[in-house]
Amino acid sequence: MLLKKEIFKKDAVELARFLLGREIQYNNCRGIIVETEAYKSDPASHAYKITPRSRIMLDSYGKWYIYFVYGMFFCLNITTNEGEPGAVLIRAVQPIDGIEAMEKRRKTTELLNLCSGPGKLCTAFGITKGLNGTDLNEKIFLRHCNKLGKFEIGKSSRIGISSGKELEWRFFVKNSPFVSKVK
DNA sequence: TACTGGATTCACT
DNA sequence: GTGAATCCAGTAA
Repeated sequence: MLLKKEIFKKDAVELARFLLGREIQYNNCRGIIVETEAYKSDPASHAYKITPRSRIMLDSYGKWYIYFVYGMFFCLNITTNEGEPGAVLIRAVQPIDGIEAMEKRRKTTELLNLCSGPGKLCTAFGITKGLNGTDLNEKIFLRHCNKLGKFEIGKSSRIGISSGKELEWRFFVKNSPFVSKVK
């Protein structure tokens, strides 16, 4: 069952937890989300200072926000809103379908290394900036899924914190070998 | 118009 | 553990 756009009219941190274990699909590739990171209006976030690029977070919820970093990688976020602009970064995915295509794009056959990072999963799925601003379930789909069964949620401090506070806004599926290797 | 640095990854030591 | 690869949004002038 597809996730409804209305669900994203909520707090980014709550949604980051909620998205774990859901299925993501683009073209013929599918995977289960195993790691997410919440971004709200704090100094480390694009939502802190709204610019033409990040305006989508202010104006919408349930839209894909995709941007380019370090000259070579894309990051996939979904916008959230409960009065305050925010987004959830999809950091890692467990591949289930379209693995051959992912291997080709990622130039590796190591299953654990296909989607275990924000840049990696965009490369594996073939997601680029062209999809920025598209609606949920327009091209990239999110579904309810129970393939993981019951799982424990781990949390840790967000990477790239600049507010000084240790915000525990990074969530992952405990014991999953598919999460990113970043500390 | 010109500079700066990043929500990363990979190859190398 | 360190540094290179590489583009473009944001900022300052």
